[in-house]
Amino acid sequence: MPTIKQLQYLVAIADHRHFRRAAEVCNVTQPTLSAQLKELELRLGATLVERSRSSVVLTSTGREIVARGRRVLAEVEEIRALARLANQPMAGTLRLGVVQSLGSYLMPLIIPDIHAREPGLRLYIREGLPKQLLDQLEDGAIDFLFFPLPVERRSLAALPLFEEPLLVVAPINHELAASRSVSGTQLRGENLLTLEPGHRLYEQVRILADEYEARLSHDYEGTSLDTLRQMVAMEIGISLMPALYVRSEVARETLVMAMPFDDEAPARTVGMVWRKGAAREETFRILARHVRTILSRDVPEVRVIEEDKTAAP
Amino acid sequence: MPTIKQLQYLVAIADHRHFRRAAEVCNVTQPTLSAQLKELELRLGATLVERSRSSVVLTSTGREIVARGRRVLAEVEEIRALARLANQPMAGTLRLGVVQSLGSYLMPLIIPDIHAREPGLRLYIREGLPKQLLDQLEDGAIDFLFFPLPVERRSLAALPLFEEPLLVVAPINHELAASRSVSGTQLRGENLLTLEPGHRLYEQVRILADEYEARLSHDYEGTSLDTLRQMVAMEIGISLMPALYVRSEVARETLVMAMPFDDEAPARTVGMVWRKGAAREETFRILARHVRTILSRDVPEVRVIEEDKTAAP
DNA sequence: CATTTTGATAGTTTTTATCTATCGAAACGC
DNA sequence: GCGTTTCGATAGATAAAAACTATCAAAATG
Repeated sequence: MPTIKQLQYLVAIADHRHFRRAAEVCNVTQPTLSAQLKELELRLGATLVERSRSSVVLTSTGREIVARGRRVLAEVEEIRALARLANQPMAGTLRLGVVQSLGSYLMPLIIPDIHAREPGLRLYIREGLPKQLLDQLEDGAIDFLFFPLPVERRSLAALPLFEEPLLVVAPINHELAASRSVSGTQLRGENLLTLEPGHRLYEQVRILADEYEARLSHDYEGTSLDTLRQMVAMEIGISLMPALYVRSEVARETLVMAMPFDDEAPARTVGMVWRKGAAREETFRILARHVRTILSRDVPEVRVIEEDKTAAP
Repeated sequence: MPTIKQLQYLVAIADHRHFRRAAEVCNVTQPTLSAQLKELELRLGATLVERSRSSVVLTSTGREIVARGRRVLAEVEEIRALARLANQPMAGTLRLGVVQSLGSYLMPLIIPDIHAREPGLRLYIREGLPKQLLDQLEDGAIDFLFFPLPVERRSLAALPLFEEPLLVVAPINHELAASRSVSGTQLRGENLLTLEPGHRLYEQVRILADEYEARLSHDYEGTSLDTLRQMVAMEIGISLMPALYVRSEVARETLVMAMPFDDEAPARTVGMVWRKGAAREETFRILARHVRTILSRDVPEVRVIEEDKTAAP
């Protein structure tokens, strides 16, 4: 198997047609270069150079190998350049995963600004179901997540970013729709629609229904937030929906109205999740700062969590 | 600077996600692989792999370097494959030079047959002036020549292939045109046209003009054999032309006639020329045998020289 | 003909790559 | 919860490779 240095020596010999000058360019002595060329010819089992006193000439095999040797050296140089670039924390490509109930509403708010601040960083975004995303993060198919917290996997670290309140969504002619905000007690006896089991949101709404003595509907379970909204519009019941979804899809809807809770609104926490020991942890922390800054400035619907706090050790 | 082995180890780690299995595949011990990966990361100044007990994961930089590493390994494998192929004497590409007064007439006679016999060999043919070709041969721009002999360059070796007689070419109504062959004495007093000085043919015809007491024309010197032929057709004089040219260009000409000399016709020797010490000498000798065989069978106009004899030591 | 220059060889030294032995830490099975 | 197994890392020793200096024979040069 040839070595990269041997290919370097061969290319230098081809360029200079002179052993001593080639050796000089490669920063070795002439006997070293001569011996390494001989070793290369031995390893390849082919004569690459015709030696003479008038001037060194490549064989036809030598010429073809020199051409490929140049490509090898160029690619090795690309590897080195890439490594130099990647040392900058905000360079390269990262794979980001987000849950379906979040991605479409959060990404448009933050991606343009992140790209403006870090043009050298490329984010490849992948949506998926919660368990699927966690599995992919753990086995390295994804680099980090925007994900509802907490996360019960010991190999993962989590950094809370913001709290996304739930809003009360009712039909336009519902008595609650006339209120600027809603207290929990006003939900008593209401028919509460929510997503089918398996979603974090379902769990949360179930708890709230118990707390406020509302009736959790089992006759009509939505498969997505959009189908929930359509059922509310048809006056089948009311629902609780995340603030970013409301801002994106409900605010301009004419058949339903979204009202915030009074103080102490129920909310879900969204954070960044990565593998403990991840090499790009610094990158993730810088990204987290950017996300907080952007949301604080542009998105009053969520409550940004400022403190830098990672779950687990 | 990374080494090829280090890139191999990295690629194996990427494929197997396990240091011990990667080491096994690379035929080294696990500590060796671990240390070499560490050394690679040191040389590149970048972390390529996240180590953990659950499973090994590449960093984003690591992934990109693995992709380029695969290309490097693929190209090195191509180099090895090329070397294996080139060990066969009749493989690869050679650059052949021929003088203008020979190439167009000799190549069509021998190339198809050579290609049939040696499909793995490619000949890149270049025409040029004699001195130019010899210079290019000496400094490696050309690999070998078909060339008139002898050649006075000590760094070159020559192998005679055939003798190409000169024929008398006269206008169709010239008295010599009625003869089946011509003796030298019949040329006495004739106006002999030939190429301008600088050509081997000029020298040869000048000597013959002296010998036969013909008049070497200085008023009309041709720049090519074609222009000579046209002047003969216009009855300006007669000329002496090489047999292969005659076969190719004169035999079907209606205004001129070509007659061979009686026994002991003047001729020029054509041979193969290469650099002394050339790596492909075996290839050249095999080619020479092919050329002799083809000409013996198909081209009675030339006298093939059978003995294997190289000029100089 | 003397001197210089070229690529090759021999012996030595330095550096690198590999080994074995063993480590600390985490995962696994009972 | 504890003993065992497995993982990647480290230390020291050894082998191999790469580099050096000194010098060679042969050819080119002046």
